[in-house]
Amino acid sequence: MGQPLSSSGNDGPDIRILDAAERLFMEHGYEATSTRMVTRDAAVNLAAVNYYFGSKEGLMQAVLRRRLDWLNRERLHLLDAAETEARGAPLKPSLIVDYFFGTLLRMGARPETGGQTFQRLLGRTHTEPAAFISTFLASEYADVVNRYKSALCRALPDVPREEIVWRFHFMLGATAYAITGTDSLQLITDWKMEEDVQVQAQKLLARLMSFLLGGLRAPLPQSRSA
Amino acid sequence: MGQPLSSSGNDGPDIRILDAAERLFMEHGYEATSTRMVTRDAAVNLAAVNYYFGSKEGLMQAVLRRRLDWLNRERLHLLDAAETEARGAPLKPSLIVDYFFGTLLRMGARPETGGQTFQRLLGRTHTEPAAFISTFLASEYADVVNRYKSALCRALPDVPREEIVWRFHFMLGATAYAITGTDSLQLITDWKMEEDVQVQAQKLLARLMSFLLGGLRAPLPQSRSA
DNA sequence: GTCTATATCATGATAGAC
DNA sequence: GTCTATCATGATATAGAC
Repeated sequence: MGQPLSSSGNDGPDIRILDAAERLFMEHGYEATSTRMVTRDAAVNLAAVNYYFGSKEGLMQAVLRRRLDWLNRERLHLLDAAETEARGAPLKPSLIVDYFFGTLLRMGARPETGGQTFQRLLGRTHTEPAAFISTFLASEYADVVNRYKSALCRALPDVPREEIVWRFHFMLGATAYAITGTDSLQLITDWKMEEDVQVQAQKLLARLMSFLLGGLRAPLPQSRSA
Repeated sequence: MGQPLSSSGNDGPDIRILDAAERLFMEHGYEATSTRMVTRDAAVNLAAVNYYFGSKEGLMQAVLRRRLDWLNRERLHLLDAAETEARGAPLKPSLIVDYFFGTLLRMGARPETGGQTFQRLLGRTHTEPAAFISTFLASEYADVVNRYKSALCRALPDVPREEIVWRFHFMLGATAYAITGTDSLQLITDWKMEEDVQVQAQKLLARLMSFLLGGLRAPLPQSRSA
């Protein structure tokens, strides 16, 4: 059952609910968003969320799944193709990082994949405390994360696997902050308003890639015990 | 009105409320934590939160302020002392990064400053959607962030200020993920249980510092337009 | 200062008409 | 499939006794 990706004008009630929920969960978080807000914004009846998605939790999972299935399939395709072409030779770290994190950032410039709304939602969702969200994300990411960890280990044979795992974690955090737009510390004050979204996204991608690769390839910390 | 930092055994009701709220906000987030849960865990009456802190929002602000005031004062003291000793010469980037992010990580090993509980709460709080939290954080961080941005600009004169600001943002994200312990993707599966908290914190600090400095000093992205 | 009791409201979910 | 009406619950906050 392929989930539709577009939301082009006049869609069915379920799609309108997904679109409204995506936006509201992004803006207010899962807990602070009520099903009443969702049904009101989607212009459907109050009972529609439970009819189509069973519960508020089911709605949240459907919102995430619609985009994550596509994103992680894309990530796997890119890695598969590159590894096939390399015939067993390790890939360049910059390529691996671009496939995983660049694919996510490029989603933001494409409205048919959720655009910035889903980007920001995802950045926030990784730190949502609700247990069912962690469980759901873990299952959605299990395959792709294992594949990418292995690819990075082959690409950087001098870096211990434990270090790779941590640096992957750090890269994820930096990326989450980069796309969430949650700048509660008002660090980013000099937005250029004249630039369009495409240009901003491209510059952000270049900036983030430099940072991530710098961190990934940094000298190993001198360990006092191990 | 100096806020007490310790919670050593038999404290007043307000301190017990702060301790319980810190733990519950960390575990469930702001929205999913009710004042009933707080008062029950603190073993005080249901009306006590409103009596001592005015509202649930007031409680959240008090929880954050108790630790952030101390943390940011410490950060400013360290930077002041180093800049005074340097007599106008730029500081080493590693020193600046350690003062800002290392001070936070070292809090985790000290129970009297909230220990890991506050660390994780703070990592999550940066992405809380509630507007009053963003506003509060912005005011708490305004001074210290400006001072550290300027110090980094002097330390890295070849890096444009705009780039410094973004990389500061990325470092914050990586650090937030490092301390939140929210590993919804189950990347970090190989926790060494035999090691104590002190050793783990020290290793994490060394790992994070390598990553942050690598990202901070990475080659600049080639910009196509600017 | 501290507590009990309660006011007021919004929530998630469902039953059952059409 | 879609809607109205409503239930049961739990939320924040406060009034007023002690």
